[in-house]
Amino acid sequence: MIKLNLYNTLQRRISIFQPIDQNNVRIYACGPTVYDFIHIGNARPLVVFDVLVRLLRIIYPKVTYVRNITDIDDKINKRAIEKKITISELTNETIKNFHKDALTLGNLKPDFEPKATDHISEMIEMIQTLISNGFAYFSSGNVLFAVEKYKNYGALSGRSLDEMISGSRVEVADYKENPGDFILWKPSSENLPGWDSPWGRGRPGWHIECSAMSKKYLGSQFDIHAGGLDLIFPHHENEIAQSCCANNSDIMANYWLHNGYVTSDGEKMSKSLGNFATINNLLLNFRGEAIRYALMQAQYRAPLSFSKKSLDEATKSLSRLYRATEGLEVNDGQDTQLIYNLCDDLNSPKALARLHYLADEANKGSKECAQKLKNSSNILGILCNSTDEWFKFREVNSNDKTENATITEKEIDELIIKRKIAKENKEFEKADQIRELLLEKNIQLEDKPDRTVWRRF
RNA sequence: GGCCCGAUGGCAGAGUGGUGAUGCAGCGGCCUGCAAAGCCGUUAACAGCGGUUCGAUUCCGCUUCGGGCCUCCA
Repeated sequence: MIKLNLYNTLQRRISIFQPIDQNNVRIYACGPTVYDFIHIGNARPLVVFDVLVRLLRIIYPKVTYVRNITDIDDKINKRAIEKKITISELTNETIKNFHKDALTLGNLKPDFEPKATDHISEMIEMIQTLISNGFAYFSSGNVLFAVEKYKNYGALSGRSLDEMISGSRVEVADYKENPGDFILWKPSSENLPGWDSPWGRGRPGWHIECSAMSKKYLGSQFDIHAGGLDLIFPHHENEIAQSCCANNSDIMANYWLHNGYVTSDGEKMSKSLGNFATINNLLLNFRGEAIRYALMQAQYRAPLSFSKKSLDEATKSLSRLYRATEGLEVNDGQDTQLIYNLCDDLNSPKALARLHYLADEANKGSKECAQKLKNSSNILGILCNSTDEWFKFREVNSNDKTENATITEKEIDELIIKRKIAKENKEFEKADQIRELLLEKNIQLEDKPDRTVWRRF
């Protein structure tokens, strides 16, 4: 059995991954809150944990991957009012866009994709358990979790309750017994979405959904819980508190994985700063696969500098890999070294370097390395298309670059034949004119020993 | 204010107590009618100052700079 080393936020160190059940590895990743297009920062966990799931599936016979959708949230309510549409119109539209983006980035579908609004009863049940076990209390219409009642509160984020209080920059609501207490259930006015509950018509707090849904689909204890660095506190800390107290358990998940931020000019990319690029927008000019490649260029815990330039480089790198695997279909033989590289805490840069080594060998004539390259790239979710598809198609919506390049394949082929004849007649000026003409339409010609191929770029 | 992380060549980004990461860019050559692609070769880095060591980019300390969390966030 291959050893997978993973950094666990809970222990602040790397350790060998040991599943609870070798025959069913269970992983939960926090998915999007659906009120807007996802941006490149949201896409990072999507891609890196997709790679993790692919890797786990190589090592273990079965992996259950759950990624939720948060479709009840105050940001959603606010946005729906701003856009003068209903909440379900907003969430349905956003989910549709999210699925399209996730697919274009080459992600596998999770085994379960539960929505918060479909699990209100599970949340209410869990909150009731927390109240009856003395971990939660009712105050001014709200149900709150009493952090003091959970002895391990702060273990994940590495902070004590005292530190949190002394460092607090937030006004403390007067209905809280302890400043750190957080909401499990809150009342809804008539114009806001709400469900009947023992505490009146209301809606869940932010964290309870993940506790309820992970329990339903993965059990009260599972292997891996993943998400972005910014979810460590308070989201994951609170999830652990709720789940452990409701399930009378010491652990919620054994391994807590957190990806680093995507940065722009050295700063964290975030919605509040407004310095983000949506995937939807980037796809106007770049391929989804190139975005995916760019997201794997840094190890997942390190910050990742993102720029248009990094996407250009990713595109070039992918072109190189695609050239080296022209005409090959995926089969079984994967590269062991690449798997080892990934098993080193998902060291994707090391894995990509290995791909380029294989491409080198392939270009020097190694059929074996070319085949390994094709097969192994799939672990990273890249090189899944044919070389022809990569060079000839772009999954773009609308794009100046493409519109300018409007030329049919038939026209290109005809021009290639004309150029061939010109070359045979030593009319090189004419031949070069054809090449220039195509270049203006973003078509690059490559003369091979026996034929001429074209690439769109 | 409390806590935490980082600093590698032009850019991105691995790694290591004593040889070349890798990609993109650059330079020289081969190939080509010329290109493109490919191949061969090549330039170039470990923030600063101390310490440990035969030897430190790598370990330790300090300084400077940058970033993050403590509030919605991936």
